[in-house]
Amino acid sequence: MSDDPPAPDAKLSRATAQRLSHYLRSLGSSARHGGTVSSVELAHAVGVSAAQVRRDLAALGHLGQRGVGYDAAGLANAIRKTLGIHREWRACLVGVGNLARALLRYRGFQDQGFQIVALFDTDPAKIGRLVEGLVVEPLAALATRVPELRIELGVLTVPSEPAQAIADALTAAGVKGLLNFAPVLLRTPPTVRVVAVDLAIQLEQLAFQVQLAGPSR
Amino acid sequence: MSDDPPAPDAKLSRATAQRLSHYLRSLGSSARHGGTVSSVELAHAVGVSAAQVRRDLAALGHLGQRGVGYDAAGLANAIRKTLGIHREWRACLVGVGNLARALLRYRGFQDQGFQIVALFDTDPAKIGRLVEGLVVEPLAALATRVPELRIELGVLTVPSEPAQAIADALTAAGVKGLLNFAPVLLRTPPTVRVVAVDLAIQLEQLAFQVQLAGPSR
DNA sequence: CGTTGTGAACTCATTCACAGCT
DNA sequence: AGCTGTGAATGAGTTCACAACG
Repeated sequence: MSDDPPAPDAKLSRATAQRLSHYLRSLGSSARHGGTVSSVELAHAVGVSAAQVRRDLAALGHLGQRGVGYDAAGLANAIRKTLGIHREWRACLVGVGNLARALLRYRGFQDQGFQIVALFDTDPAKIGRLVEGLVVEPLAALATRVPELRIELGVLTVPSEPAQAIADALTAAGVKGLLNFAPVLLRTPPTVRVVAVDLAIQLEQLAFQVQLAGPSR
Repeated sequence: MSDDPPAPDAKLSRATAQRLSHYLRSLGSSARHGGTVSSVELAHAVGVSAAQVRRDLAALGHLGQRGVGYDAAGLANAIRKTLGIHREWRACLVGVGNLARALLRYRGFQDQGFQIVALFDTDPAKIGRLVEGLVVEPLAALATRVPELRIELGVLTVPSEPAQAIADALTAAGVKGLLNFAPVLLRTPPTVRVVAVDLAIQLEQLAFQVQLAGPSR
């Protein structure tokens, strides 16, 4: 059910896009002996089959050279372009707790072109404070600051209860996407995309898998 | 590729298991008017189709009553049991940074039966410190403490570089599952399951989706 | 040679639609 | 009447296997 009639020519499934991110990561880290990678190498690095890699990469156009492999730099660029991270994305963070602080310190964001340019919180004790070089602003400032700073993405590191209301405020202020850490399903208009990260659910999945694997083998 | 010959009778796919987690969450929060839920209600709460809900729940046995719906309490129990979270899971946390602190405060863990019973770090400045009621221990203590405290799960909130070595140490110490926040693919024996949460990748996926949705609609 | 790109087969997942129970 | 459970249909995603190419 939900929404997505997967956009005009969106040839990439959700899963494929995720794998592209992984390929990209792996290209960056083992940044290349001869400037070229094979599908087998990438497959091994990311933990999928080589056929899968070739199928995924073929979807981006013909970047491989038969008998040789893929040019690492060219491939990285192509992936970044299709994922839409060849440019900068400006984001704000709502809810300045430990998780927010962890995200601010996390270099993975900066590296991939994500700039966190504003912090918001309701707690009067936090407003005005400097956190990782940014001043914490009141939630009410959202409406004017989001357009002012040309913020496109919002990261919600808030409790469940206020999450929907904050999502609504961000939507009204004009953000186009939300990264939600609160364990609730956010309702947004289809123009505002949501990606959810539910930490408790990940732990539950781990328990599930351990339970399965444990008894048997 | 990878491993899983999906365990003897594992009728649940990864995706189904995830949805079960969501149903469970939704059962808890909107904790019930008449003690009964319909597939339509659950579907709406979680954001999937009603048929999907029925298919998922039918896999757990016949807990629904035709013409009536599912008994909320019974359903929650059944889900907890199949997910393996009807009991307590003891976990340790390696790498005591902001993310670790955020996880420790996160009530979602305690609530679902996950007990974090030990903290480890390499930083001498942190060792011995008290964080959220737990003493930070040196990494070397892992080998003895994990069996001693009957720890089954390890949560890795460490940088990429030491992640694999720490995973190895946890494996050697006897943990059965790892929740990995470092953006690297961990190699473990098939007896040690891994669930990975890569925050940068989630942001990338958001950018991708926004990029798709933006131009068109 | 080695390695990509891809039709075809196949497996897994979701939706449809309705019979069957309460 | 209402709502579940499920066979059958459809769709998505993945692997196979090999032709095409440097």
